[in-house]
Amino acid sequence: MTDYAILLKENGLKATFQRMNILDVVEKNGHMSIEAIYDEVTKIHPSLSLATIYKNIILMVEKGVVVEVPIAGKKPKYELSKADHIHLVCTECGDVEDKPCAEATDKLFYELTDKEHFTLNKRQVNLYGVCYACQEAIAS
Amino acid sequence: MTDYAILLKENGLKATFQRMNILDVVEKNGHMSIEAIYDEVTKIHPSLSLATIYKNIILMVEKGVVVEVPIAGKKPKYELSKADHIHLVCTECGDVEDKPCAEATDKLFYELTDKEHFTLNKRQVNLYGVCYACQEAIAS
DNA sequence: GTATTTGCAAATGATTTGCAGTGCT
DNA sequence: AGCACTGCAAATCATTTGCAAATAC
Repeated sequence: MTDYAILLKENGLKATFQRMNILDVVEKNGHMSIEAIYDEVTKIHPSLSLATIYKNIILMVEKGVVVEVPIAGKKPKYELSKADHIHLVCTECGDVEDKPCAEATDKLFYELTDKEHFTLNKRQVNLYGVCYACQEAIAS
Repeated sequence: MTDYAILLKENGLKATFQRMNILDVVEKNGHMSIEAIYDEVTKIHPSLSLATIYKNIILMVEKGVVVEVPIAGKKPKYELSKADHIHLVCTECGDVEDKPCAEATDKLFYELTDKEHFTLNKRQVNLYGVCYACQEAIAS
């Protein structure tokens, strides 16, 4: 298990029980909405308030510990910061899966932004479609 | 000027004054939030209500006339449907610029989704950074 | 003429805020 | 000890809804 206390302190945040629980469920579940985080976290710590989730997600996004994944037509989800990757978003079940970025894609993006005099900070690639499980379910 | 009446009817929607005005300002301004559309549209048609904008944007997104562009940390913007392209999002001024998709990128995406047994429907590539104008402004 | 759409105002839902008490360091 | 953080409840803001009047076809 990642040491969330260190991760938080490195980013100038106090290592509270609440924050570590939030990070823990987000890491375990991958991509979660605020509501989903709340539902999970309150299983372990029932008195943790929704306001605390909001405050901390906002703070941890600012500090770069957590990343927002905006999704067309839905509420945003959140994930732990990690190496750049692509999101496969299933439009049927709403699930999000990570795929590593192809190296060639990286190169293209850097060339593009260079040509445009645009300083690239962050990229966010979402591919929307139907996942294998949902294709099976539909076919039957 | 595009004939919005035809575009609407082709998609099974009545060509109301309100809808044509919404499409007109969205086309002219590129990428707009609901509020921005409202502000622009009411300059010409002051009694057009915010509820009508919401209802119509939702409807036109469903029908594929308009596309939602979700943006990290902000409200979504909307644009007219057109060929796939990349969004350069300026984190300073919030402006969004379109760039054509590199052909090589297309290929990569199709290969990737093929390999993953994932039926690709739509893609959405946002690159976040600082636009040329804002870089100049910061430097000075 | 009929079904859809509009605009208003009210209802809902999500997010934010203020503050007194609590906990990290 | 001191400042940051939490939880609650209230406040705010965004979005949706219901309905009578207006409009497209």
